Amino acid sequence: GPATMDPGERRSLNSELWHACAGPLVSLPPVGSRVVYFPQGHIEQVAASTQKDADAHIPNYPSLPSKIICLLDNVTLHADPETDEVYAQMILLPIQISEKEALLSPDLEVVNKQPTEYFCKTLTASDTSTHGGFSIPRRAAEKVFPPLDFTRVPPAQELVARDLHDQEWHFRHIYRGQPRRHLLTTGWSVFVSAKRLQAGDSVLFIRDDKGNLLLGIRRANRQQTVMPSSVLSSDSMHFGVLAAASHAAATSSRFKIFYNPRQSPSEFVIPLTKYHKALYNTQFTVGMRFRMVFETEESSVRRYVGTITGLGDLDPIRWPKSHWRSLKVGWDESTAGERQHRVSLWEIEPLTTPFLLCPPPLALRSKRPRGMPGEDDLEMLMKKSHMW
Amino acid sequence: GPATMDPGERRSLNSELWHACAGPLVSLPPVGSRVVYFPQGHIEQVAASTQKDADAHIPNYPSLPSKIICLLDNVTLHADPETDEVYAQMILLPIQISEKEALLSPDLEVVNKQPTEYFCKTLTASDTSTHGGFSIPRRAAEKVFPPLDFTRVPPAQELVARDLHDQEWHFRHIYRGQPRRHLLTTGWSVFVSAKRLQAGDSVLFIRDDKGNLLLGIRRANRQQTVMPSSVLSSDSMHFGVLAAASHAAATSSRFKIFYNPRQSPSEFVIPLTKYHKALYNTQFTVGMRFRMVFETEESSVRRYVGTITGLGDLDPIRWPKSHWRSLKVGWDESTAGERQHRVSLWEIEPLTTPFLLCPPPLALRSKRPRGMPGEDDLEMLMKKSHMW
DNA sequence: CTGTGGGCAACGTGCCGACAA
DNA sequence: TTGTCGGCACGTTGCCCACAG
Repeated sequence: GPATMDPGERRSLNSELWHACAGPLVSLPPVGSRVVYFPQGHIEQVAASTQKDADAHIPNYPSLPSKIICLLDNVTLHADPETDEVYAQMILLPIQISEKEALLSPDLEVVNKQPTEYFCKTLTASDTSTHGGFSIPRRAAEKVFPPLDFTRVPPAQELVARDLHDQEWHFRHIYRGQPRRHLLTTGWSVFVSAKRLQAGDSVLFIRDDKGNLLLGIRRANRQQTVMPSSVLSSDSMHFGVLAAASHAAATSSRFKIFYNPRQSPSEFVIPLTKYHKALYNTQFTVGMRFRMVFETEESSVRRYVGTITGLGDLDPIRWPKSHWRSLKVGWDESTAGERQHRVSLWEIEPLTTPFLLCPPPLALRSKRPRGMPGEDDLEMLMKKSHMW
Repeated sequence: GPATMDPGERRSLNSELWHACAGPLVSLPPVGSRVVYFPQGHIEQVAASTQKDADAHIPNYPSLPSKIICLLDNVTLHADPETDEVYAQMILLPIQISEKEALLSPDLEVVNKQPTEYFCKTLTASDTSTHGGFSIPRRAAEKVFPPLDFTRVPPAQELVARDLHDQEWHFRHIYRGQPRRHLLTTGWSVFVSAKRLQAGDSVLFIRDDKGNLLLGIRRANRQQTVMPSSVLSSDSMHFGVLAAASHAAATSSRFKIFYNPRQSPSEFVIPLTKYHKALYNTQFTVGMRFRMVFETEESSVRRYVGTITGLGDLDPIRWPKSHWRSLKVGWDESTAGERQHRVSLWEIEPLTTPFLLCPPPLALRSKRPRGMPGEDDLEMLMKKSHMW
């Protein structure tokens, strides 16, 4: 059952677990680095969180640019105490910086480190029913759980895992059945009902450096944990985003934003280096082919290929000459109906390099299901070429 | 069990039920009337909802006055789908109106009409335990439930009641036990767990004009349904309130606010007539005695007596000469620790009339527990004198 | 008049291996 | 290898009245 919990939840949570819950696509710029903040993207997130249309009748602030270069003063990781939805709190300090300065002293880009000793399983109907326990994939159990004492019959142990709120959960881990399998029995249903998990949601376990077990959840995309927000009207929130950023920019003072990786359609705080690379190292033209990373239903990554069909402002009136979603795109696969029809420069990987015509040697490829090409290796090469 | 539910919940809910859930103190100005909107009060509500301090470092908008006179363009009643917490959405249109105009054509004040055929019971430990059902006070059952057929043994019927979301709940109503009593058995526990009711929360039943049963809940004051709001920072919300009001006032356009009666420390949209009456019909001086209405733990009303100890701005820097909480007060009863130390003019009833020295004749008093004076009658007389 | 608790039956929860995908 | 099911034991839920405040 549940145990202690950090009251107030002020400090940052376990980073490894947070990133595992956030998913493989989410990476946060390092504290102290320069970033670009896009008010449009922020408003998109707020609109997504409140399920309201963003294109209201609200005028833009005359002096507020479509991008604000900031120093990322602080980042803390959090999780909603009700839903365990992960989010990050960022303190941004608007700064004046010349293009030259920025290009001469690029920030380090930090890639998202998914934990190594971890597994993530999408729950089946049997896993979430009251009739039984949780069936652990064999590989997963062997990788992250402490080894069982197989001299005992049946082999079993008690597992203790801590969630994002530092709450303890106890499970009986047993290896039984015909054929044999790993199961979580006692304690599992308490966890399922406490977290209100349903079939389709995912659970993940991590073994950290010290051998402690951590666990987290990733809810299925469908159930958007939307709160109708009877606190502030969506218009007022819209105003709030603009006014807070405008005030901070005008007075060179810090402002605070929340980034909800699993709610937001796109990241709206981008490393300055990444932004500049995308902007200056590539010529974006209509007809250009590109790839873009998405998270699949099964919590892994998948790249989709598309073509740039247009260039231009998403909102020419209020946000002229903004780089936010300035590319109109089409997708190769017809099942791409729900994918964005507008993306931003830094989200895509151009496909203009000769590597496409000359795939890497087989020796460099890792094993892959369904005969897809060795995408990760290809990506590494792409990145290199892109860097330069 | 649950049945149909209004998707989107756009339209206004049943007014009678909403007011019953909101409590006896809550009254809403009529649509079309003139009201005074106090940004400070709005900010207080937002701060209470997010459990953050309101006195941040945020500057006031230079052109934003502490009160904005508006036409109440529309009011719709709502309830949080998760918690059933009631709230009202108001559309306000800032208007220019001279003092003279306002005084010459006063709006009708509408008092809150609590339903007549209704009862409200605070749940006991037995009511909420899984061991049994719900014990209905005899008077209550006889007043609002359809009469039982006492020729049957035991007398029993099925009740169907609709909640704020138009969801149906079915209960078995039976009259049994030794001595006999009214009980809700089958269906009751489903309701308790679905609404997550605890001992101390209240449940209320209404029979409307057409004989339909309605039911609602009032949660105990202690469990503040606070959401940490990972959507917008409290600073941004603060900005949002100010910017939305400021923009609406500057452009004479409508803006939308939410009023959460059970979250907000005080009403911040006041009928213009009520505001003027309080402002012009009374001289507020230090030492003046007054009474003020509060809701008791048992969901009834109670008046407390206090003394004005000071007059002056709550926030002289950002909101100079504001009437919002401009009165510093002390309370007669020592148990008044948690009551506000600052109130606004329109919240109190002055005790300066001769009626205090000359209580109304006993014949006019209604029966009252614990020998308290006949407050309601007194209040009626007070109001009359106040009107004039 | 109504809150709590003992008694008891019905139901749901949860552990097990069997089977099959 | 692992998702679902039938079987079964046991704990909880929920209806009844007795009793007392």
